[in-house]
Amino acid sequence: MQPTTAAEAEAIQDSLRSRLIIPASPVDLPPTVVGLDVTYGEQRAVAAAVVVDVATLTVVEVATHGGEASFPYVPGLLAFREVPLLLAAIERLSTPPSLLMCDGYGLAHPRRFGLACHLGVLLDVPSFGVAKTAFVGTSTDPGPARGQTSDLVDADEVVGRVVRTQTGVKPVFVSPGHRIGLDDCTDLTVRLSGHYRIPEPTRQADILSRSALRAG
DNA sequence: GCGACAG
DNA sequence: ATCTTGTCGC
Repeated sequence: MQPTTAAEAEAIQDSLRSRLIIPASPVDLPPTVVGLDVTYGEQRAVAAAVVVDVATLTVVEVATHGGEASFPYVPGLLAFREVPLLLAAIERLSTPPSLLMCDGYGLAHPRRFGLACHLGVLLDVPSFGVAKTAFVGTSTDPGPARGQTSDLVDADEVVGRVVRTQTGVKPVFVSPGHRIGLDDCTDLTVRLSGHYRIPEPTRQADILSRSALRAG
Protein backbone atom coordinates (compact mmCIF):
# COMPACT_ATOMS: atom_id res chain seq x y z
CA MET A 1 0.00 0.00 0.00
CA GLN A 2 3.07 2.23 0.41
CA PRO A 3 4.63 2.97 -3.00
CA THR A 4 8.36 3.01 -3.66
CA THR A 5 8.43 4.68 -7.04
CA ALA A 6 6.57 7.54 -8.65
CA ALA A 7 5.02 5.13 -11.15
CA GLU A 8 3.60 2.99 -8.33
CA ALA A 9 2.25 6.05 -6.56
CA GLU A 10 0.52 7.25 -9.72
CA ALA A 11 -1.05 3.84 -10.20
CA ILE A 12 -2.45 3.99 -6.66
CA GLN A 13 -3.94 7.41 -7.36
CA ASP A 14 -5.55 6.12 -10.55
CA SER A 15 -7.00 3.20 -8.61
CA LEU A 16 -8.31 5.16 -5.62
CA ARG A 17 -9.85 7.73 -7.94
CA SER A 18 -12.59 5.26 -8.84
CA ARG A 19 -13.96 5.68 -5.31
CA LEU A 20 -14.19 9.44 -5.58
CA ILE A 21 -17.63 10.99 -5.15
CA ILE A 22 -18.23 14.64 -6.06
CA PRO A 23 -21.90 15.59 -5.57
CA ALA A 24 -23.45 18.03 -8.01
CA SER A 25 -25.76 19.51 -5.39
CA PRO A 26 -25.10 21.12 -2.00
CA VAL A 27 -24.68 18.73 0.92
CA ASP A 28 -25.51 19.12 4.61
CA LEU A 29 -22.57 20.83 6.24
CA PRO A 30 -21.45 19.70 9.71
CA PRO A 31 -21.02 22.05 12.71
CA THR A 32 -17.26 21.47 12.88
CA VAL A 33 -14.40 21.24 10.38
CA VAL A 34 -11.03 19.58 10.93
CA GLY A 35 -8.06 21.60 9.66
CA LEU A 36 -4.91 19.64 8.72
CA ASP A 37 -1.26 20.52 8.15
CA VAL A 38 2.25 19.08 8.45
CA THR A 39 5.46 20.89 9.42
CA TYR A 40 8.86 19.35 8.64
CA GLY A 41 12.07 19.41 10.64
CA GLU A 42 15.41 17.83 9.75
CA GLN A 43 14.54 14.33 10.87
CA ARG A 44 11.05 14.58 12.19
CA ALA A 45 7.75 15.94 10.97
CA VAL A 46 4.62 16.81 12.95
CA ALA A 47 1.08 16.53 11.64
CA ALA A 48 -1.70 18.50 13.30
CA ALA A 49 -5.49 18.10 13.26
CA VAL A 50 -7.53 20.98 14.64
CA VAL A 51 -11.30 20.83 15.12
CA VAL A 52 -12.89 24.25 14.54
CA ASP A 53 -16.48 25.26 15.23
CA VAL A 54 -17.96 26.65 12.01
CA ALA A 55 -20.31 29.09 13.73
CA THR A 56 -17.77 30.67 16.09
CA LEU A 57 -14.44 29.89 14.40
CA THR A 58 -13.12 28.70 17.75
CA VAL A 59 -10.88 25.68 18.33
CA VAL A 60 -12.77 22.77 19.88
CA GLU A 61 -10.03 20.11 20.02
CA VAL A 62 -6.50 19.50 18.78
CA ALA A 63 -4.31 16.47 18.14
CA THR A 64 -0.78 15.98 16.78
CA HIS A 65 1.42 13.14 15.63
CA GLY A 66 5.19 13.24 15.24
CA GLY A 67 7.01 10.85 12.92
CA GLU A 68 9.20 10.55 9.86
CA ALA A 69 8.07 11.35 6.35
CA SER A 70 8.29 8.10 4.37
CA PHE A 71 8.13 9.56 0.88
CA PRO A 72 9.94 12.53 -0.72
CA TYR A 73 8.14 15.61 -1.89
CA VAL A 74 7.24 15.18 -5.54
CA PRO A 75 4.79 17.62 -7.18
CA GLY A 76 1.61 15.64 -7.79
CA LEU A 77 2.46 13.03 -5.16
CA LEU A 78 2.27 15.11 -1.99
CA ALA A 79 -0.29 12.76 -0.46
CA PHE A 80 2.19 9.91 -0.17
CA ARG A 81 4.37 12.11 2.01
CA GLU A 82 1.66 13.54 4.24
CA VAL A 83 -1.25 11.08 4.43
CA PRO A 84 0.34 8.58 6.88
CA LEU A 85 1.18 11.34 9.36
CA LEU A 86 -2.18 13.06 8.95
CA LEU A 87 -4.13 9.82 9.45
CA ALA A 88 -2.28 9.23 12.72
CA ALA A 89 -3.10 12.74 13.96
CA ILE A 90 -6.77 12.36 12.97
CA GLU A 91 -6.99 9.06 14.86
CA ARG A 92 -5.98 10.84 18.05
CA LEU A 93 -9.08 13.03 17.98
CA SER A 94 -11.81 11.96 20.40
CA THR A 95 -14.42 12.11 17.64
CA PRO A 96 -14.24 10.98 13.99
CA PRO A 97 -14.03 13.99 11.63
CA SER A 98 -17.09 15.14 9.69
CA LEU A 99 -15.28 17.34 7.18
CA LEU A 100 -11.59 17.76 6.40
CA MET A 101 -9.91 20.98 5.25
CA CYS A 102 -6.48 20.18 3.80
CA ASP A 103 -3.48 22.37 3.06
CA GLY A 104 -3.12 21.61 -0.65
CA TYR A 105 -5.25 20.57 -3.60
CA GLY A 106 -8.13 18.18 -4.22
CA LEU A 107 -9.53 17.79 -7.75
CA ALA A 108 -7.25 20.52 -9.10
CA HIS A 109 -4.47 18.03 -9.66
CA PRO A 110 -2.72 16.57 -12.76
CA ARG A 111 -4.61 13.27 -12.30
CA ARG A 112 -7.58 14.79 -10.47
CA PHE A 113 -6.53 13.18 -7.20
CA GLY A 114 -4.74 15.56 -4.87
CA LEU A 115 -4.15 15.25 -1.13
CA ALA A 116 -7.72 16.19 -0.18
CA CYS A 117 -9.19 13.51 -2.49
CA HIS A 118 -6.75 10.92 -1.15
CA LEU A 119 -7.57 11.52 2.53
CA GLY A 120 -11.27 11.84 1.85
CA VAL A 121 -11.47 8.56 -0.04
CA LEU A 122 -9.38 6.59 2.48
CA LEU A 123 -11.60 7.72 5.35
CA ASP A 124 -14.73 8.13 3.23
CA VAL A 125 -15.22 11.53 4.84
CA PRO A 126 -16.08 14.80 3.06
CA SER A 127 -12.92 16.79 2.29
CA PHE A 128 -11.54 19.68 0.30
CA GLY A 129 -8.28 21.51 -0.22
CA VAL A 130 -7.19 25.10 0.27
CA ALA A 131 -3.79 25.84 -1.30
CA LYS A 132 -1.72 29.00 -1.02
CA THR A 133 -0.12 28.93 -4.47
CA ALA A 134 -1.03 27.87 -8.00
CA PHE A 135 -0.46 24.31 -9.18
CA VAL A 136 -2.64 23.31 -12.09
CA GLY A 137 -5.20 25.22 -14.11
CA THR A 138 -5.65 28.76 -15.31
CA SER A 139 -7.90 31.48 -13.97
CA THR A 140 -8.72 35.12 -14.25
CA ASP A 141 -8.18 37.40 -11.29
CA PRO A 142 -11.19 37.38 -8.97
CA GLY A 143 -12.41 40.77 -7.85
CA PRO A 144 -10.48 42.56 -5.05
CA ALA A 145 -13.12 42.14 -2.33
CA ARG A 146 -13.53 39.39 0.25
CA GLY A 147 -15.75 36.64 -1.11
CA GLN A 148 -15.04 37.23 -4.79
CA THR A 149 -14.02 34.21 -6.85
CA SER A 150 -13.10 32.97 -10.29
CA ASP A 151 -13.06 29.47 -11.73
CA LEU A 152 -9.89 27.40 -11.90
CA VAL A 153 -9.94 25.65 -15.28
CA ASP A 154 -7.73 22.81 -16.44
CA ALA A 155 -8.21 20.95 -19.74
CA ASP A 156 -11.60 22.63 -20.20
CA GLU A 157 -12.77 21.39 -16.80
CA VAL A 158 -13.65 23.57 -13.82
CA VAL A 159 -11.53 21.86 -11.17
CA GLY A 160 -11.53 24.50 -8.46
CA ARG A 161 -11.93 28.14 -7.60
CA VAL A 162 -9.64 31.06 -6.85
CA VAL A 163 -11.06 32.68 -3.70
CA ARG A 164 -10.37 36.07 -2.12
CA THR A 165 -10.72 35.45 1.62
CA GLN A 166 -9.96 39.05 2.66
CA THR A 167 -10.16 42.30 0.74
CA GLY A 168 -6.79 43.23 -0.68
CA VAL A 169 -4.92 39.97 0.03
CA LYS A 170 -3.72 37.31 -2.39
CA PRO A 171 -6.41 34.73 -3.14
CA VAL A 172 -6.30 31.05 -2.14
CA PHE A 173 -6.97 28.05 -4.38
CA VAL A 174 -9.94 25.89 -3.38
CA SER A 175 -10.86 22.50 -4.81
CA PRO A 176 -13.21 19.68 -3.78
CA GLY A 177 -11.71 16.50 -2.34
CA HIS A 178 -14.54 14.01 -1.70
CA ARG A 179 -18.28 14.11 -1.02
CA ILE A 180 -18.54 17.89 -1.36
CA GLY A 181 -19.16 20.17 -4.32
CA LEU A 182 -17.27 23.24 -5.49
CA ASP A 183 -19.88 25.74 -4.32
CA ASP A 184 -19.98 24.26 -0.81
CA CYS A 185 -16.24 24.30 -0.29
CA THR A 186 -15.95 27.79 -1.74
CA ASP A 187 -18.61 29.11 0.65
CA LEU A 188 -17.03 27.31 3.58
CA THR A 189 -13.62 28.74 2.82
CA VAL A 190 -14.95 32.29 3.00
CA ARG A 191 -17.08 31.58 6.06
CA LEU A 192 -14.14 30.00 7.89
CA SER A 193 -11.79 32.88 7.16
CA GLY A 194 -11.61 35.27 10.12
CA HIS A 195 -9.13 38.12 9.90
CA TYR A 196 -6.46 36.27 7.96
CA ARG A 197 -5.89 35.08 4.40
CA ILE A 198 -5.78 31.43 5.46
CA PRO A 199 -9.04 30.04 6.88
CA GLU A 200 -8.97 29.18 10.60
CA PRO A 201 -8.86 25.35 10.44
CA THR A 202 -5.69 25.10 8.34
CA ARG A 203 -4.23 28.26 9.88
CA GLN A 204 -4.55 26.79 13.37
CA ALA A 205 -3.18 23.44 12.18
CA ASP A 206 -0.16 25.26 10.73
CA ILE A 207 0.46 27.10 14.00
CA LEU A 208 0.05 23.95 16.08
CA SER A 209 2.25 21.71 13.92
CA ARG A 210 5.01 24.33 13.99
CA SER A 211 4.99 24.78 17.74
CA ALA A 212 4.72 21.03 18.34
CA LEU A 213 7.77 20.44 16.14
CA ARG A 214 9.94 22.98 17.93
CA ALA A 215 8.66 21.84 21.31
CA GLY A 216 10.24 18.52 20.52
C1' DG B 1 13.35 19.68 -26.00
C1' DC B 2 12.64 23.02 -21.97
C1' DG B 3 10.59 24.85 -18.02
C1' DA B 4 7.25 24.69 -14.32
C1' DC B 5 5.75 22.21 -10.38
C1' DA B 6 0.57 21.74 -3.83
C1' DG B 7 3.98 21.15 0.60
C1' DA C 1 8.45 22.94 3.13
C1' DT C 2 12.78 25.44 5.28
C1' DC C 3 16.98 28.88 5.92
C1' DT C 4 15.86 34.23 8.29
C1' DT C 5 15.89 40.81 10.56
C1' DG C 6 14.28 44.40 9.96
C1' DT C 7 10.97 47.05 7.93
C1' DC C 8 7.02 49.21 5.48
C1' DG C 9 2.19 50.09 6.25
C1' DC C 10 -2.66 49.97 8.13
